[in-house]
Amino acid sequence: MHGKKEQEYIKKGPWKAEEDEVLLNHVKKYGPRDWSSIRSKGLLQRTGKSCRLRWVNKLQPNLKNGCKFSLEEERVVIELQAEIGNKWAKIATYLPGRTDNDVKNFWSSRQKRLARILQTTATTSKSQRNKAKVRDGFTLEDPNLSSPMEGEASSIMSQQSYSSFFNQNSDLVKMVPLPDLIKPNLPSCAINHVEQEFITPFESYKSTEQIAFPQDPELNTDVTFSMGSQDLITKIDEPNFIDVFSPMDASSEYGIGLELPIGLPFFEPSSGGSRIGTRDTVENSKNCDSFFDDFPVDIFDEMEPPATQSKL
DNA sequence: AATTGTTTCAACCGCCCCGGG
DNA sequence: ACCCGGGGCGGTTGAAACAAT
Repeated sequence: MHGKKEQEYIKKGPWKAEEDEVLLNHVKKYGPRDWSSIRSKGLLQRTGKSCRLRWVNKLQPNLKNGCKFSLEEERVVIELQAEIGNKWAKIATYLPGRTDNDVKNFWSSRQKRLARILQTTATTSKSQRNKAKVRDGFTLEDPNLSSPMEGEASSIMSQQSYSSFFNQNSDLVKMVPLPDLIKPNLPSCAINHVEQEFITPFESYKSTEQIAFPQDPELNTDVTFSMGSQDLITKIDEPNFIDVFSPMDASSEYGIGLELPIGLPFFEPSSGGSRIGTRDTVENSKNCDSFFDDFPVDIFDEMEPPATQSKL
């Protein structure tokens, strides 16, 4: 490749270590800006956009690369997503070391996982709908419920039910006060987690404290997190999740482990503007059963099947 | 061990906004 | 007022890694 063609050539795909080095040198000299000059100077055959993306997502210091989202990070994402939608860059500002891409990827993989499990469970419940009362996507009489996988699926499905509602029926959800989903008698192991410090754009705080984010003009609301509670959806991912919330767990009302994850957002219709929070600040909560009783069971039939990748 | 299915995540694409000319 | 390029952002893709059979 020579002359003009060489100038026009734009390299794509994975970055090589040498390219990273060039990019880092540029940032050292000029700071994280003037991305397009990297190409115009002939330093790299990458677009300015590509250079910026590489820096932001992989090369800038203090990134938590290759590190799974902590429970608290997951909670922040879930609650903020419910509040402000898919504003990944905005949400990422609340998560030190995470980029918008990280948040986006976390969310989409979580959505896919939940959708898949929901579909599986919903299919099962549909076939048995007439046999027994459908509760939370499965039949109470279903002998399979005692199996770990069914218990897991059921728990996750509950989370998905709410997520889907937010995504697909956001207008409806805003009008309907959601029940508080938090079981008051969670096993201590689910509550006492490793204390982790976060640095928000505004302040640092301890995860076990009640966090009051300052008024955000864009959100037009106080964003309050109760970090003392736990987002159990993340527990589901843990190998010992079923052990923690086993069918024999006395705290389990239906013998399937925890019915619903906690930390899901709720909206108080009379609070003057939306506000997210947890059981800590809510009275008169409904349990998950009454919530699902409020909706036709067919609601899950409308769920889109999970995006399956067919690549062969 | 081989195959198939699933998940993760880096990177691209297109759209939009903004500022300079 | 308009155009253009740079940069920011959300959505999407697809290769690689991982898990299940």
